[in-house]
Amino acid sequence: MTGDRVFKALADPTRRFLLDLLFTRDGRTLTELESELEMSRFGVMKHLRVLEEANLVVTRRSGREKWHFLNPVPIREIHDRWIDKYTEHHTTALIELKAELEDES
Amino acid sequence: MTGDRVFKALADPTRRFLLDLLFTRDGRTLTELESELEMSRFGVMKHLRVLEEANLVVTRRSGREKWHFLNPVPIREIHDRWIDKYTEHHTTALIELKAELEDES
DNA sequence: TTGACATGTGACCTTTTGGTCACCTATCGT
DNA sequence: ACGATAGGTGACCAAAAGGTCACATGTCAA
Repeated sequence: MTGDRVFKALADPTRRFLLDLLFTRDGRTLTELESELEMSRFGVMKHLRVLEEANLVVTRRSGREKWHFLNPVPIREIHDRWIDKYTEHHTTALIELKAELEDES
Repeated sequence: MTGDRVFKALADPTRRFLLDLLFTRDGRTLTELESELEMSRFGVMKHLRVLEEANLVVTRRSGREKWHFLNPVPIREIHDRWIDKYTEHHTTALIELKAELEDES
């Protein structure tokens, strides 16, 4: 269920950028997403397909257009796999500490 | 800083299994981790190196042994990249949307 | 109904990645 | 000091992934 595919999908920077685009504004067509990238339409389509098979993106067809939406559920499942709820607070504290240190430098 | 490497590191099932091992019991040497896998020592070492460069695993040397520890911070950062804490409840709405779309087709 | 538009498929090539091996260095116990 | 143990490097090969193209289907709008 939560298999390989999610992690493979996240492994590519172009696909992560596509997720970023949908995160800032959700619900976009292929051609619109393509216009934000240097890549050919076919490359973008291939990436979107990988994201969809990983269930990181869900789609809806409307006429000749296909709309893409970000689905954050698999991301949440990754989090839950290696972050114990008892130590979660500690992890958050570590991130905040890191942010502080980076601000100082 | 939190670049490519974390996602590339997570893309391989063997490396995820190594993280799982460290999640159940943290702090292990290469030889101990190797004994849990079918792979040769060199393969495991290569994977551990990738995890270490991704900062998902931190290490400490003690004599001729090298101890490996799980670092959950990068995982937490992945979560925070695409899951907005203020709109986290929208996740449920998306799941419902997906169900609707599947009913339509 | 005709042409422009939005998306889809399969073949193809190049680059990256996973895995093993021969060989090497350093440390422990006796 | 010595063998045994723990870890490390570079080369090498097979498999997988990224990207583009020729070609194809379905949909809108005048």
